[in-house]
Amino acid sequence: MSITGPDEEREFLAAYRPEDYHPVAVTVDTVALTLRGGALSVLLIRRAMPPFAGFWALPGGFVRTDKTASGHLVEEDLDEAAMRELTEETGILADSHLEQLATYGDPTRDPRMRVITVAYLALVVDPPDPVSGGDAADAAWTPVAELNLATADAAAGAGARRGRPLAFDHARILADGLERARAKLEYTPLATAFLGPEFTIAELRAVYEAVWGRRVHPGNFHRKVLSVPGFVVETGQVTERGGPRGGRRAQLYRAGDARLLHPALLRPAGEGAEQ
Amino acid sequence: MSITGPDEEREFLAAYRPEDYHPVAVTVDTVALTLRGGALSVLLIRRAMPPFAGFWALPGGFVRTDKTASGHLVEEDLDEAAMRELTEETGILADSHLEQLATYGDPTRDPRMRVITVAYLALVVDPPDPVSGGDAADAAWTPVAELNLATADAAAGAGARRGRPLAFDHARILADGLERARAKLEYTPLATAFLGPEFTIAELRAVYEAVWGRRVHPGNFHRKVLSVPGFVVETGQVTERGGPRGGRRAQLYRAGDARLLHPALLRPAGEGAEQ
DNA sequence: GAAATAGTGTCTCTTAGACAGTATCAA
DNA sequence: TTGATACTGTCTAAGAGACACTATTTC
Repeated sequence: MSITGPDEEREFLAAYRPEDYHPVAVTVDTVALTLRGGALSVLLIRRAMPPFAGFWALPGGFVRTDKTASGHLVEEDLDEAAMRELTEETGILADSHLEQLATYGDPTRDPRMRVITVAYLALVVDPPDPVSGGDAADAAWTPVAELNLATADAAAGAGARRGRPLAFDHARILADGLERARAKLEYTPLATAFLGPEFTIAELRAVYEAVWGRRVHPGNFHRKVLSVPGFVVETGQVTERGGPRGGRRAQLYRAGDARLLHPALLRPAGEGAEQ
Repeated sequence: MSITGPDEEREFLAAYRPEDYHPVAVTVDTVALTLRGGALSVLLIRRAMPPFAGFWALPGGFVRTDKTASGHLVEEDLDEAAMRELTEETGILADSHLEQLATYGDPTRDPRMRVITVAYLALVVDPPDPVSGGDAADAAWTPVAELNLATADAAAGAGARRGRPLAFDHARILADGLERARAKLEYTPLATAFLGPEFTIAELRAVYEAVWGRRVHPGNFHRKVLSVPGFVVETGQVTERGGPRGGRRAQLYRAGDARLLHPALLRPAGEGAEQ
């Protein structure tokens, strides 16, 4: 019953015709987050083509698995596809952080055919305004607070921009991406991926406050960050000036080499965000 | 440039021919874990068909997206596909826990064609011996300790059973599944999914010890589990007998309704497991 | 009774969080 | 000088882990 010899295996592979099987497409969609004016913002595009033409959506598109005009077979990894689509549709580079989120495969999630999408979470440092391209009619950094995401059950079809919900199941993907970011701030140095190479403790605290949507005690936060080995390392430099309305000049830090935070910075246990 | 009207959208969808695009296949593979004789074990199958015929692998297979002989279009969600393939190939039911792990899409991971696989983690309570079926020539619960998984970098091609490495990139998927299980024991009540409806604190501790691969202090564990709200609830019953070589009879508990553990049961910080 | 297991008491060390105080800067 | 911001000191409560002790059961 089983085929075990190398010759049989070679024959089997030669006779295998991919196009006979499995009419399914694979896309990638990216939840790209950044801090703009202190507000946690997500990169959205307005779809130029059906389905959901005119709707806002996460940037993304089909993974390249097909032959090009030159007959060359394009084979890109999923991560590469996510970065390529992000740049094509918005001009934004996911240079600070990119990680896989989850895969969504509800058979009804795309009206065209069976499409499963691999979702990514990207963080971007101090990005420019996006420039729409490809299948995107528009692109914009959108404050997360402006989207009607009930913090608990955004899965239930919420996530609207200017009154219109997001395309496909993108509201749920966005909610999952936000939760991932919130959770990873607790036990990884992910917050530093929102910031440039040098930052102050107050800027780091601003990341936590924006992502968690709650105030963090400045004094305790300061002491705690410095007490976690490898989280940040002192540069010896201080900021050029104090705050705009007075205040001491702050030490500058760089991200350390810790990949996990011990001890972790736990979210306050209290309920929902305040915004 | 953009198509926004409902008529245009309908026309576009009617003209869309899925088979023109994207020769890619989607599979699901499951890391099914259980406790057998106190040892953390994973369900493996021996492949009957190329590629990797004769190799041990994770149970899994193609997601059904094609027309059957009757012309009926089978559309199953990814979770359903994972459960179906698990049962087809091994006879085992993933009835206790099933969650998505990650998706693996390296263009070279399958010699046939572009195959991306959505990996799942399943937990099974006190399972029978598997019965191989479908494309599986054999199936067996295999103690994780018997696989040569260097705890740190099993990704690098390790994960061998009886001298032979696992098929495809399944060693890496298995390593990711184990790490997911280990991490989730810390902050979720996942350990109860390894056990039947009623269990003792010692049985719960045995789960932690098997999955983490290290001894856990009985007294402190006991007090700590009871101190976490909603982790376990007392049944009022006790075990029929004490231990086989003496010992007090133990209280029986059921899983509580907590979905997160506050405070968490953190892994001891020390390096590598002991086994 | 001896050995094993269940469960509790208690001590020390560390951490979270509240609060207050000092240091330094802009206007 | 005032007010804002950076940073530090200190106190309290709670949790982690070590250790020891009591309770109950099997052999």
